Amino acid sequence: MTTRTKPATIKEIAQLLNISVSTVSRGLHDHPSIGLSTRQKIKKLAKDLNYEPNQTAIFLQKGNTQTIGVILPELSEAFFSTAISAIEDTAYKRNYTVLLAQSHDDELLEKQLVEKMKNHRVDGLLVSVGKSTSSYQHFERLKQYDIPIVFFDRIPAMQNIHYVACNMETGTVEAVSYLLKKGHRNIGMINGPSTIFASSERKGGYIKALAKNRLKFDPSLIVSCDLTEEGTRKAMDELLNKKRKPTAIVTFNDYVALFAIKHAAELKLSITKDLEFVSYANLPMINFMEKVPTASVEQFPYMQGQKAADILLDLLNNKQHGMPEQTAYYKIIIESQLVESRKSIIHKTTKK
Amino acid sequence: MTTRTKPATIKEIAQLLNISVSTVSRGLHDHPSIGLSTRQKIKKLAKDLNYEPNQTAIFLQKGNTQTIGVILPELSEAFFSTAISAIEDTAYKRNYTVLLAQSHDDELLEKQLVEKMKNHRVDGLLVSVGKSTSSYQHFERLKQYDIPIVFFDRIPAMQNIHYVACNMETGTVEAVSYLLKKGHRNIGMINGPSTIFASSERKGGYIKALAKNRLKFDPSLIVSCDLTEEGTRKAMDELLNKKRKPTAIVTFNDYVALFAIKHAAELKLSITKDLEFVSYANLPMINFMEKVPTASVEQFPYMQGQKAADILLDLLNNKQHGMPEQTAYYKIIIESQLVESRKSIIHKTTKK
DNA sequence: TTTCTCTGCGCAAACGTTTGCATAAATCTT
DNA sequence: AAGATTTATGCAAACGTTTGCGCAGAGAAA
Repeated sequence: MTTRTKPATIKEIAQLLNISVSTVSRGLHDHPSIGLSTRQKIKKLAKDLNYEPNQTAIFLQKGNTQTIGVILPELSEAFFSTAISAIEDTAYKRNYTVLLAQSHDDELLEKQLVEKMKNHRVDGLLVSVGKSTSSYQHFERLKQYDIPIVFFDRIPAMQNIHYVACNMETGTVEAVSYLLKKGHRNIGMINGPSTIFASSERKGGYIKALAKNRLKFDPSLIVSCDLTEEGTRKAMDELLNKKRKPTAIVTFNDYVALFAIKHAAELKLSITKDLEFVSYANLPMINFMEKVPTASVEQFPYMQGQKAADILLDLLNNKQHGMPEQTAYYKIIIESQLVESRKSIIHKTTKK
Repeated sequence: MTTRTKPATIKEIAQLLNISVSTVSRGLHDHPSIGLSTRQKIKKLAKDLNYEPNQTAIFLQKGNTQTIGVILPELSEAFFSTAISAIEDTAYKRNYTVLLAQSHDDELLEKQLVEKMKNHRVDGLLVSVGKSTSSYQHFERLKQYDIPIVFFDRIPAMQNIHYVACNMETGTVEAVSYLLKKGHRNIGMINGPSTIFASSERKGGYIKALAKNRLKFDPSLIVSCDLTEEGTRKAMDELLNKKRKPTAIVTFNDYVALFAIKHAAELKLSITKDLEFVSYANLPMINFMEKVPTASVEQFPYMQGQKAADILLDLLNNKQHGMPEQTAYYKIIIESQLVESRKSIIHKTTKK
């Protein structure tokens, strides 16, 4: 175990053994054309020298880096941090490495990151697009270079792409049906800004659930808000002042639910008894709220990350094995699902 | 904009222009020895061909990858996800790229990851060691290869390492002093397992604060728990049954605080009035609790990540510029700090 | 003995860059 | 006009691998 500053190379092994580099390379890979004794010598010396192949050299030679790039808006958002956790896990299992970058919802930055990933010659890309991103040529360009992209959660409005996303409509239908079954007839909804897709999905689910139960849809029971605390409070007041005062409310996400519940509590309304809440999971925050929505629409971030990574790796695998040119596109929709809140949460383990 | 499947190379440019690759390379780098007209020709064609340098080739040639590896236990833990967010941000600013991996607190996996990072020839490594990691040769080995490591938050018991960590003692002193100033004389502490370092730091701070105020230390007011909900409840019962019933409690972290507060509420104790809580921040969960500790010891995960990355990048920079061999070690201690809870939290923005 | 077929290994090109050195032409000295 | 200098370019090695092909020598088949 000598102190050396540079990692051993095949060349060195070859020199020390007085054989050629090609023999060493083949020997290390158990190529049949290398004699047993030489092979053993090679391996022994390699081990002694602590030889590890230089991946960058291999990358250059083979043309692929066994690396996938991941671009997403904010790592500190719970949804994304558990998604990246899943991505990293599945990539690791399949012997790929993850190159990470966050766009901070900045379109320009996102474009630069895509370029950077390209220059790093990632084999493929996993992307959740930024909120403000409005043009998609930077993604189109990658296609020319045969770098597959799989989008997840936040999907751009593009044709012919692979993606995995969560269908919020089913979950919403479930949520509203759940409340209907519990006897609620005036169900309010605090929705997000009408400009974003997620809002219309939720609205659609709401309407569908009513239709399914042959109930009339009262548009006034759906109010929009800007997702801030203040906006939520306003929305709550608006809802509670309707002649048809809702006895249950579906909120756009857990943040909104939190604000709304706070507001209701201040108005001395008993949560669940006077006013029941159902929300969309922005785990893990719901675990920490004292008064929680009775149920939540789960969007399975871990699964989304996992599926997206799996698809990408399959794509790469097929490419490597020279499969016929991909003409079909993966479009995986994970159905969201209503889950009732557990009464008490056991935390397996906490930090430190 | 022709449809090509392979990125353009310097070679191609050279061929098309009937000049040598070296001229092209130099031309692209504005080397003074290349004539203006050729330089312009080169750049024009490069642009037309959408040429982007192949980083992997450059890596091989230059011997450094402009990439730092990050190994940490769990991406989905809030502390780490905001730390990695900081790391990624500062790495990006300094034109480095982040290779990510999580150890899941598994020692074997951690070792493999270190190897993998080495094979990928990362220029440096940022590590927060796993809970169960007990031997550190895998880190030692990297030193032989001149790959600098900076540890953060969870520091191994090794000599001669760079690290940035948070001193929990100061924060604890502040916390206890804060409660003393508010008139509390019986201050309980629900601490973590006595085996871990963080627990003894907290205990030390507790004792110091009392000593500073010339008060006697009653060991029975400190109880350990295993950080689960059940354990916390037990600890609470234990504390509340003391003859010296505490009027304030310092909890090991926010999870424990949550459990304790829940338990106290069930016992019809008024939070803050009957029993005041101070905790250690596992943001962002505290933002979502209805009844919160009145104050929290902040450990600045973003700052820790940032500093750690900055140190590593400085180290790399010095190495590149052939600075005298590093003999001193960065040991950055960020003082934890007590922050009072805000009454109302405004969320700038939420997902989607 | 000759031809054939393995077996085991080396040569050299290739992946895409960068860079020290050599060189040719053009310009400037004196 | 001859050498000295500058300007602009090319050659080739190097980074660490992988891999197609060629080629010895050994044994087997004829």
